[in-house]
Amino acid sequence: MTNTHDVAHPCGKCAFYKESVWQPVEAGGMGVLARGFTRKPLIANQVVFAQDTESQGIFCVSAGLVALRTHNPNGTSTLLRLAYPGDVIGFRSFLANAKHKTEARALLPSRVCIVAHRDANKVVRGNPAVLERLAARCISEIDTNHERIIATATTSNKQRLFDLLQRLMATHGERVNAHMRMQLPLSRSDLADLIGVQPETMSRLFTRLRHDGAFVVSGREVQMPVASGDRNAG
Amino acid sequence: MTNTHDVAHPCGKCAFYKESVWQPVEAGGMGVLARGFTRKPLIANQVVFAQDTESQGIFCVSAGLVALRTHNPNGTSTLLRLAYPGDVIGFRSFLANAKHKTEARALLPSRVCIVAHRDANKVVRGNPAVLERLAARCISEIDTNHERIIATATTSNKQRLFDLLQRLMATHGERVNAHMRMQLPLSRSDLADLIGVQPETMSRLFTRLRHDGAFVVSGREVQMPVASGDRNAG
DNA sequence: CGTAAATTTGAGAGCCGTCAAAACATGTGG
DNA sequence: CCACATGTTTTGACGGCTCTCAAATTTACG
Repeated sequence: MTNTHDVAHPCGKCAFYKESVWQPVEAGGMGVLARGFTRKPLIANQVVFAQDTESQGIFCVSAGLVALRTHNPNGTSTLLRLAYPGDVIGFRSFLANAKHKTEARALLPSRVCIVAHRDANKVVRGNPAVLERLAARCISEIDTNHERIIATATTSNKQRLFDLLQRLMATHGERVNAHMRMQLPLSRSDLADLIGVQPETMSRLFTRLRHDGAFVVSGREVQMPVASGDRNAG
Repeated sequence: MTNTHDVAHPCGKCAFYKESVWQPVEAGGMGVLARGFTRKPLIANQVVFAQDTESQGIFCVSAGLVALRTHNPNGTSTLLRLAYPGDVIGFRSFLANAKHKTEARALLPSRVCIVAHRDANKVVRGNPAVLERLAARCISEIDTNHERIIATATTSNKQRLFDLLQRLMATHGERVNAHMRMQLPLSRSDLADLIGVQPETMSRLFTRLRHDGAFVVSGREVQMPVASGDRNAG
């Protein structure tokens, strides 16, 4: 039998503990939380959950990078979100008690922490503060989606790719002299699915950005001048 | 002093009572809920809440049609959502305790029910079931946004306009012989903001749809054959 | 080294943005 | 009822971008 009164918080040593949706769980629910908790390492390309499968619980990315993608009926796919450490995924299906509408797949070697569905349910029902934090994640997802809808409607594909590469560089890049350099975590095809164009167009967008002098690109290696953050892709 | 034990539920007679986010409120919280409750009629074009203003509470559309729009820095605007009776709006700013990122404006003569911020807060904190229902609305908003992002990425503007007109017809149209007929609740300009194109392009999209025989259009009056629901705009 | 997969390049057609002007609708005052 | 002013919608012209299909090239990896 598990001793509930001296179980350590399973997220206690995580760098994102303070912001964790599970942080508000106290002694009473800790046993259940600890029982449902799993840590799972992922190799690049490994699927975390597949589209149209039942929710296994709530996932939290603790290392690496996970892509959320929907496979469309017509064979195409759309990248809806990149999930970084600290991000919670799979909460939509969990809260709606429905099947996943997206597939989650690691783009880099990663790790996720999982709280199994049954236990997550118990913890959430016993602890409104957890539900509040989940709601906050929903709101943040809504904000991100709105930004994307607005960006798609108001800025050019080239500009949006420029902005995306900037953000990726801020996360994945390292400074080398007067340049930032990164290894792109996404294929051209995934970038196309993220911007919403065909792969051929993505290739041409790269050509144009390179021609503008915004980037030096070779395969997945990308360099940009440090100061170019405020430049406009036209 | 208000008598809390015999106050009727303010949404009790609403057609959407069962699905109301306030439905779970019981005797204990009813006094607070009733105190914060207001019903407000709106004339066409009236603003419910303005962008960048503080949350006044949680709004529920009880009649008419309300558009949620963001005014972009560059002077353009984007229509993010059409809210119909039963829909809850303003919950993003409420839950995030932040300013509205969108403007809500009635497109038709409408009515909203408002639970003032302070009282809504008390009710939500005292009643996790309400928070659960709010979370469900968040999820539904996320689903809608995902659908829109996917549609934008995978289907043509013409097809999306076709689909939109179909949906509007289902809601606002009435059958006349073998046709459906409606009065469009949106200007060409608003339609453009919803599909994400320029007004000139919207006009040309109408020309093309009319030319295809999908619709008969004259100003805001639109007719379509009853059976055309399953047709494809090519 | 060779095969499969990913990426780039080419050509052509169609769609959209922009600017400008015309047509149409709406409301006001005479 | 007309004349007029204002705001909305449509049309025209043109350049630029994206899609599609096809082929060439490069990269990844056994």
